[in-house]
Amino acid sequence: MATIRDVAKRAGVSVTTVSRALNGYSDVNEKTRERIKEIAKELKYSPNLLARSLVMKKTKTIGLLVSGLKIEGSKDNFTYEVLCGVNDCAGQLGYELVLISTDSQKQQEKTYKQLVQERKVEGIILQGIKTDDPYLEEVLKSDTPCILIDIPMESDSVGYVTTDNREGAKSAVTHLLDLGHQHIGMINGHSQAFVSQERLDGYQDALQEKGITFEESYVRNGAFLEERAETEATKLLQEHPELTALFCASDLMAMGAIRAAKKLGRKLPEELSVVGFDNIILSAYSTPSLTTIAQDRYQLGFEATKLLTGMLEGNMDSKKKILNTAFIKRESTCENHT
Amino acid sequence: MATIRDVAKRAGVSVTTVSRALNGYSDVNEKTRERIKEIAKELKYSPNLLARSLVMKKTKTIGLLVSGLKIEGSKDNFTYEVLCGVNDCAGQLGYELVLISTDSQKQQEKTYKQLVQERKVEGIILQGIKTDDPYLEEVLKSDTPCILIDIPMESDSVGYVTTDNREGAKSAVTHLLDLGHQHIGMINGHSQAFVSQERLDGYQDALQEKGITFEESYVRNGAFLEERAETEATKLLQEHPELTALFCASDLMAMGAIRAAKKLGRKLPEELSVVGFDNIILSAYSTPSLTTIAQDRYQLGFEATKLLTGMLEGNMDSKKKILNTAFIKRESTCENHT
DNA sequence: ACTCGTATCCGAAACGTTTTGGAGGATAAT
DNA sequence: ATTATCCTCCAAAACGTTTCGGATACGAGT
Repeated sequence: MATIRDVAKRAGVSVTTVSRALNGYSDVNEKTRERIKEIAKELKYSPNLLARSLVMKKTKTIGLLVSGLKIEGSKDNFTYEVLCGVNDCAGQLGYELVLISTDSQKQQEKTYKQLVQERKVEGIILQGIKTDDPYLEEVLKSDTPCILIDIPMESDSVGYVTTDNREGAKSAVTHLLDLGHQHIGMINGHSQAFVSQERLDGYQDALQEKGITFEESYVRNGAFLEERAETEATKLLQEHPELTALFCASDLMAMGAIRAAKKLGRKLPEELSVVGFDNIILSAYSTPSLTTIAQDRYQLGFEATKLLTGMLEGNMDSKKKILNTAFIKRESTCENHT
Repeated sequence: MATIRDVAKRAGVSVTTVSRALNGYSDVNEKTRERIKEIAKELKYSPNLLARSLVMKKTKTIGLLVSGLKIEGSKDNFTYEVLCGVNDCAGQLGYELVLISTDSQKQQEKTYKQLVQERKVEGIILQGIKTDDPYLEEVLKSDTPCILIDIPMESDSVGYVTTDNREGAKSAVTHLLDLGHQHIGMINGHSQAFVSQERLDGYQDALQEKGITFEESYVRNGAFLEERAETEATKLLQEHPELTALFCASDLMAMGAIRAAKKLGRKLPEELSVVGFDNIILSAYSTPSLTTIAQDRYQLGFEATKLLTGMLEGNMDSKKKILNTAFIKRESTCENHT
């Protein structure tokens, strides 16, 4: 591995000149710059990024910290698609990406601050972290730039990117109302996610707009889990036979709800309309296919990275970004026939 | 950020002593070691890994190089699950993980060697690379340790981990034969993947064992793509009405094949049995659910990392690992009724 | 008294860069 | 002739570690 010294020696100049030549400084003769470039290529020289980072105190590296990078994530692919977006954007902008995953286990051992400092990331993107996570307040105090995904919190050094969950949920429920459904249940996610509250708000917005009173007992906590949603939906449908439609805060929970309905002998969608949220792959393949609110997870990651690098490079036009949802009509919803 | 010098000054010793104390060398008095540790904690000292790596020439970092980290990967989740396995194993062993993604675009600009050297990874895992990829021969020549996923090639510094595709395919086809199917078509993957050849071999093994002659025209190239598989399956089924079963080299292609069959008016599984390969999430949710050969992608990543770190630390008991498949019976196959 | 071993510590070099603050010479301006 | 201004270049310091080769002191063995 050729070092800068080798190039300098071969070119008969100092290391300073090589450094400045290769980095495009103007105080080096074009003639010698060309010669140095030539020799560098010849020697297959490529600068040692460790040494560079050490002296420059810049690593050109961002971290993606994900809480719970588990195999179960395969079902909704949230993390994977965010990762793709982050990776693409980081690649385009010349940043390296290191993946950091934590769980409550590891959080005992290392504080957020230590993690960030050790890994030598300039900035970090947080994905999958819950609102009661101890890291969260550390993040807000810390002064290393950070972008939160789906957690609308800000400070001097932290911003966020999220989807317009409220509007999305509202359009889902409005769709059901437009189909003539009067009694609409909701399977929500757990309360350790901001999006749960937002989607509940959207649900209520839609009801209110049509002058329908909100029924507390119509909404249950499915914890974003398929099985949990199934049992909750079963109970909900049994306790409230008047329900003709369900809005689920995630497609995965919608899957669970649909299974519950099927087991209860309901015909879908004629006897129960279901709309989900997320537009995961599964929702297009299941039977019936799922009407849902699409959110662009790839874009979420991409924008997060754009925001983060923006902060790192000082162009802080904005520290937050809210993406729109898209309504997707499929087979799981139809007019109310009761 | 406290440096080792700060600790040394505070403790009234040299940096050497601090370094050796913290790193557990024996030539430092236990009393002073304790004192130093105390002070280090007090100052929240944590060593600068850049500096350490620079002098030690060890980064404790491995790279996961994936070719085509694209959103389409959501459908089979192969990369995501491998990633989970790699991440978990790397985390357990104290290695950092950097994600590197390439495409033919980027490969023009940087050679494999440059990539590895610049990113300062000690070893690398390759996922999703095709057999005609120019990087492949570079890998084999290079002397940085590397583990290939699903490419059975070896050299001094490279090993691989894969699944027993041949045996898996054989058991899939044997299952169909046992159900009384005599004419079994195959939708294979493209030839730029080793697994395609292996799965074809397994298909032939099964036929041979039952004394059925192999019919060249029964196997088509679906290129691991759902749509492509659909068109190929359509043609295949039309040209060979005698076929009562299909073996597909991936679940995704099986989805395409099933759609093709449905469009041709075939009842599934009564009029066509289909078995896939992979056991992706979708296969359990589709209608009919898919009989398939499961391969453990998480384990693939985990074992790859174990092998790689083994090589890095000199315990080279083995440089390759072959995982077993598991047969999973679902709804898409049944007895031949013709 | 001399040597030897052992326990404990330290100075300085090394890793490969970037950057600071000039030096030297040539040319232009006064 | 002197000064100022460019244009090129460079030596040395700095980044924060680890490690090599001693150095010092003390007690034991002879």
